[in-house]
Amino acid sequence: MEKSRKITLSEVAAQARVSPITVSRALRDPAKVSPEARARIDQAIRELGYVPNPAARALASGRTDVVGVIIPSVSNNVFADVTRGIYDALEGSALSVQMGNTRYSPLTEEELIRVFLSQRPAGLIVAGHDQSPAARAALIAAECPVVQLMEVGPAPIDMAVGLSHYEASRAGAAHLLAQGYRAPAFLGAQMDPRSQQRLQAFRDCLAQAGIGTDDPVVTTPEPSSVSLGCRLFADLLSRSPRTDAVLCNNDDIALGVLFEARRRNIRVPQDLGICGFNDLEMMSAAEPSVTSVAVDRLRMGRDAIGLIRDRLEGRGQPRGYALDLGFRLMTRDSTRRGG
Amino acid sequence: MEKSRKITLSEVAAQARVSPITVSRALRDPAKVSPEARARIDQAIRELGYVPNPAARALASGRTDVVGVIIPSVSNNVFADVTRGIYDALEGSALSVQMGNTRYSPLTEEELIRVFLSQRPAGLIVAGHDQSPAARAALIAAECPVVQLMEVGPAPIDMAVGLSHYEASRAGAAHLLAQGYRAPAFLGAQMDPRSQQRLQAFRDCLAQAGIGTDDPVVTTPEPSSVSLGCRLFADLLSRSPRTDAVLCNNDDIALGVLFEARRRNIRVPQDLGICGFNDLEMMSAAEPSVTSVAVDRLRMGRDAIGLIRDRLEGRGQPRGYALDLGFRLMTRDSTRRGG
DNA sequence: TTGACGGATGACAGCGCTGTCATCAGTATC
DNA sequence: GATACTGATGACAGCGCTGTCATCCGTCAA
Repeated sequence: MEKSRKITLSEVAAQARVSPITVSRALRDPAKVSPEARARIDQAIRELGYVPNPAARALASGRTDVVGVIIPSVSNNVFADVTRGIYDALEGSALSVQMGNTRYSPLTEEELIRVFLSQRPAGLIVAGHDQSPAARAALIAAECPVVQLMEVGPAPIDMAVGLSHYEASRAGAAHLLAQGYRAPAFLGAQMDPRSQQRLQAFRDCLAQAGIGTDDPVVTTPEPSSVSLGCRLFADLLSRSPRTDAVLCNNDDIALGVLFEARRRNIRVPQDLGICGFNDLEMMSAAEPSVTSVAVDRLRMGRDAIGLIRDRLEGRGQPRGYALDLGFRLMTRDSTRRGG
Repeated sequence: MEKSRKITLSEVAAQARVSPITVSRALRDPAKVSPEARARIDQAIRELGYVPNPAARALASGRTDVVGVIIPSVSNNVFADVTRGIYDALEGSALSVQMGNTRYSPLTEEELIRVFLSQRPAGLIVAGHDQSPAARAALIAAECPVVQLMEVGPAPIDMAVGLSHYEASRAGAAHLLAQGYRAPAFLGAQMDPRSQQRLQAFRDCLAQAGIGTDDPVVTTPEPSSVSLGCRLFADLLSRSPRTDAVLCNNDDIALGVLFEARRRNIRVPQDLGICGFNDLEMMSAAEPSVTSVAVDRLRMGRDAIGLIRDRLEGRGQPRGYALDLGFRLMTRDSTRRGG
């Protein structure tokens, strides 16, 4: 087995009869190199199979082409879609991504931000607005573009892409009331800050409608799942048997409720209205189809990268820019109770 | 805003009153440094907030602590779980992961393998056994551990973790026949090599059982989704109205079939048996619960990293090692037709 | 014709760390 | 008491690339 030796920039330069620095420029800013030299260099690169060494580049230039992405959990459905958006938008650029998992721990998040920043990333994407003070300070001092993802808040550290979870949830709750449901409950798993806002909106909406508040809310620290939705709904029924609708903190739970209702011969939407959150693809395919608050997760990831790329290319948004992607209430059969 | 200057190894060394090289050793191999020196170094690191520069380390040592993971799609449910397993297993190690997305293109895969290998990764994980000859050659020549993930095949390039998709699918098909279904069909989306094997097992199983082969198979190049499951099932019924069971290439499709059957008042399991593949969490929560071939995706990811770490620590498996994780047929209500 | 200017290219040093070899004290062996 | 060996530490060079400054040539206005 012929051990293929590492090809360096200098070897490409020798073959193309130019100096190494010219090859370097041809790679990073082709406009600065004459077309003839460029052609010879390109050919040499192809012939030798040259691949640049990112470590050397990072060391010499003091920056990397890595975008750090710090999210609570890679496996969560919602983040999976956001991640896909990020990868989509990175396609064809020289940037790559490095994922960090906070596992919902502020300390881990702080440490990750510190480590990522120490590598002088091209940009940083963090989930939410609820960083610890130390983390926040580090992000403010960061020299790279920073995007806070998932929600828009009053004071972005740098830029933000997301939506108002309060408003989105409120729309769901209002819809249930508008459909004539009079005893709606809230079901949620692991309550991150965005979930808290959604719960708050639910409570406010009920209070405003003057609906007696025995606070029909069931949550748990467990991570979300469809089975959990079944269990939470069972819990809810034993506590508040008169419940006639549920606002679910996410679609997994909503689907669990749908299945559990069927098991118990509770008719949806007549006896029970179900509204989910996120609008996963399966909600429209379900029988009955399930109302959900649609959030464009793919676009959220894409736009985050877009903002970073724009900034890197000099034509970016100013500090404090917040991009509100909004939401859409997808009204479906699970809350269609007729007049 | 005080611009926090970059702390280097030398500054830590100065503060700890040792030479830089000793600090370097203390970080990489603490046993080689006296306890006193180590203590001073640790304190200096903490006081200064030193974070090593991975680019400099990579450049100097000629290797990185990055495990390359090359999979067809990050967003696919199955890979999302595998990915989580990978991140889980990486926790607490110095390794990090770099994802590459082939988007099911062999050329992209080849290029990714080339680029990843040129960075001298700590290890490489690739999905499947169907690399192009050039990609295969590159992997054979690789100096790092290589794990082929998802399936076990006859001749691993280096190591492999997965299962026999043929056997797994065959178990599902056999189960349908054993339950007395006599006109089973196969439903699949985007057919990757593993899906092809599953389809082959289905066909072989039917042929062996002497079931007349009007080849009730519906597939499509579209990526999988629940709605797609609905559509494929509708297609199937118009082509082969006598179908009494479906073996689905994955659980999304199975769920779509379940919903579509309900819409059409087809009774499950009496008039239609449904068997999925992967055993996503929701299958057990569905009503009726859905039979599926369970694959331990989390463990697959974890074990892949485990193999790489073992190898890096010198106590690894030899070339050619294949770890068969097997599968479990989860028999549930969707195929429980009674006697 | 002269000087100024811009485009293309190159020389040099150094980014922060580690591999290799050298050094040196302290202990074990004969 | 000389030799070999071990463990802890250090000096030095260099990994492959880029930032900075310098150089060279041709073009253009005066």
